Amino acid sequence: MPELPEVETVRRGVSRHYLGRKLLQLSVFGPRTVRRHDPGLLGALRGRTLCSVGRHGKYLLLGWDDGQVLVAHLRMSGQLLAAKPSEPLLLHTHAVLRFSGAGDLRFVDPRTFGEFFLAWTGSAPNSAGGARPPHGEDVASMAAEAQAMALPAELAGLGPDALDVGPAHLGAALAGRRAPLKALLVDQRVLAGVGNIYADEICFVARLRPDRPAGGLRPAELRRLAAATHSVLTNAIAAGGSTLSDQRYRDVLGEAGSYQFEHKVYGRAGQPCLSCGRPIERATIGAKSAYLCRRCQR
DNA sequence: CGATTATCCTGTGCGC
DNA sequence: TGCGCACAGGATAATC
Repeated sequence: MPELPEVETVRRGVSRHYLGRKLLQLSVFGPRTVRRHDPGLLGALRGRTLCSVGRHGKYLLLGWDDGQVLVAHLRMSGQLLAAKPSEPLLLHTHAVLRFSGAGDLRFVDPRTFGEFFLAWTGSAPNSAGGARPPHGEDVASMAAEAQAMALPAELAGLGPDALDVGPAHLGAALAGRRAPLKALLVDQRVLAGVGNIYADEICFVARLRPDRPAGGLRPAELRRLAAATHSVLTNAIAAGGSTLSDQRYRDVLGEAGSYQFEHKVYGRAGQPCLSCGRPIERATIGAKSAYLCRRCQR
């Protein structure tokens, strides 16, 4: 559920509330939260200052003043929530980051698919300890802030962030592929950040059927796909992401997003297409549900 | 090699 | 009202 727009909204909340703060204590509960390496390694973060909050695709990159990077992925049901240290832990709280002067940032994840791991960018941190780097409020500067950090080696297999891809990259990445278009849109090695919900929305806006063989798109269709990818994700970020009926996604302050009210196809099986009125169909592509309008999308 | 399927989990909502 | 079960889908490993 958290896809690029939700992770970006969380990133902005973490940056706004914890950037420049010193980590007093980091607690991890349960064996699944840190599973790529010895969980004890996270102890090295105690006393460090958070000096950057980046994102690549659905990964959050918390950069510290010694060059370490705490990589976080929310997967299906993970939440990062602000809390006062005095508040009781919610059920399924797997990690607590306690900051000086900013309270807790808590990782809550019922399904335990989410994970943290410690990485090293190999490059110097982009701001020295403690000083809050100025960051603007406009979309462009926030996007730049998200991408400012070098990518850890563990994430080298990811494609470019979905906000950065254009027709040229899509054309090269999709050429010769027989798999359905939607299967490649959600493949993080092709582009990073798009998941099941936004892939359907992007295909609708691009007027492309999600089951089209990906390699068969014409140049004009690739341009529509690139434009739709950018516009759907940008609009979703502006709306604070999508909070579905399961309420699984919330931002750092616990607020719901509103982009679910702008969904054109996802979850709308049987309801009229907002463009032509024909009922939205539900199909299965790559073992996942897909929603589409068979008349508007070709 | 590329494409498909199973797996990890829990909460939810459905049918009976 | 309650029980069992299919389903949700992000990433990765295994398999076709």
